[in-house]
Amino acid sequence: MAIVDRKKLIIEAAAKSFSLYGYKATTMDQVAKLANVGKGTIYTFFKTKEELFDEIITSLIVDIRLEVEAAMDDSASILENVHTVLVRVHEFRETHQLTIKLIQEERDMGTQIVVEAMQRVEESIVQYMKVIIQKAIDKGEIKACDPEVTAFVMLKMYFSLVVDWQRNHPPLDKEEISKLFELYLLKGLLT
Amino acid sequence: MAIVDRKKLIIEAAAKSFSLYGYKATTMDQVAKLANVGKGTIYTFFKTKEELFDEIITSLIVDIRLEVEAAMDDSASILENVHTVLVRVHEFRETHQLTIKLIQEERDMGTQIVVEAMQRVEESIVQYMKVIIQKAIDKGEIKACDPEVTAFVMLKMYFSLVVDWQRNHPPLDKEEISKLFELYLLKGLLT
DNA sequence: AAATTGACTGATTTAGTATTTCGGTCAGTT
DNA sequence: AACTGACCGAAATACTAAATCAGTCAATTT
Repeated sequence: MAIVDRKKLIIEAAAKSFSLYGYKATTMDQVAKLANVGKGTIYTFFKTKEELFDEIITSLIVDIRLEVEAAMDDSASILENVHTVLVRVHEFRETHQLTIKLIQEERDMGTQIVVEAMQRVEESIVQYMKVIIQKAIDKGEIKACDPEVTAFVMLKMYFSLVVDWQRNHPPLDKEEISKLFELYLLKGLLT
Repeated sequence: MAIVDRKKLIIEAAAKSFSLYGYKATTMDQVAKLANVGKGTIYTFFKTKEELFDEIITSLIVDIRLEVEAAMDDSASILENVHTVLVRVHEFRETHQLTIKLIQEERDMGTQIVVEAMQRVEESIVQYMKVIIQKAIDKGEIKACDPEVTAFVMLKMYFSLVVDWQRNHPPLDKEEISKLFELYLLKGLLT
């Protein structure tokens, strides 16, 4: 189209600004300037700053999902697929500027809107894993269980091992984490 | 003894004040007044406010341990004992004024000293569970595994289920949590 | 007339600073 | 020798003036 797609410009500017400065430190004037757009124009597309932010988070969720889907292998085992999802999600979190900044803002300032956004991201990952787990149940690969609780527990366990454990202990490498996952969740501890 | 045990008075006053007001809002003047003691006297027993606090936390750890030990049953299975420990710890956290207050202060204000104290409490629980798990391994009840990582994972999983899960879902009752524990950690998901 | 703009507004944040509080000390008291 | 509480400087807090910001809307552009 001949005329510029202002909405797209705004979204790109907002994504950039949220990535660089986080939610709080991003101003609507800043976004307008970055987008080469009058501030009022933003408000023709988004009712509030929070709504604009939610749009960015929604596309972040899509990005994570695409990233994860690309690595999925339908012929692989449940262990492999679940582990792949978790590794990819973790890598994404550690490499993408926006997530890095938001995790930081959540930790250091506890910005409510950011806390909620990160919960939404987490919830979306759980929902995605839920589907994988349901498939594994249907295929008879794993026992019948609540797929949502299971996905939730897997995510929490993974992040416990890669994030919390490393606060007081030498980090576990990918191989070890995969082994632990297999032992605890799949094979079980019982002899 | 004829003379009052001032150290004991101070410790009791401090425990009371930390329970009522948390770490930050407790002042040394306050503790001195509660203990009916000159402020200087506190400093003959404790070098700093933090050292006094650490003493209280140390005895909190002992209290939790006693509480938990009372419920242990050497003839019971690993599942029963581990679950008992976790339930007791959780109940303790929810009913004792000091832990309630400190969890609140950690969450709402992020007081560094309180964060560190709670980590010490958690670490002590892990160490205690580690012993139980080592026994279970020795008895051949469960597979060989790193007892510390295992204890850590169990604690994290339990609190994920009873604390984090309930933020967005209807709470799981004790029975369900016990079942989930058994399924995920002991029996394993594999068919 | 539809789309866009940026000056404007009032509520909120921040910066600056005066005041109070608090952890820790130590000279004096018991 | 044990204990005390007035005292100190650093740190937190309360206060307030100034700046900032989300959101609006009358004026301008297309």
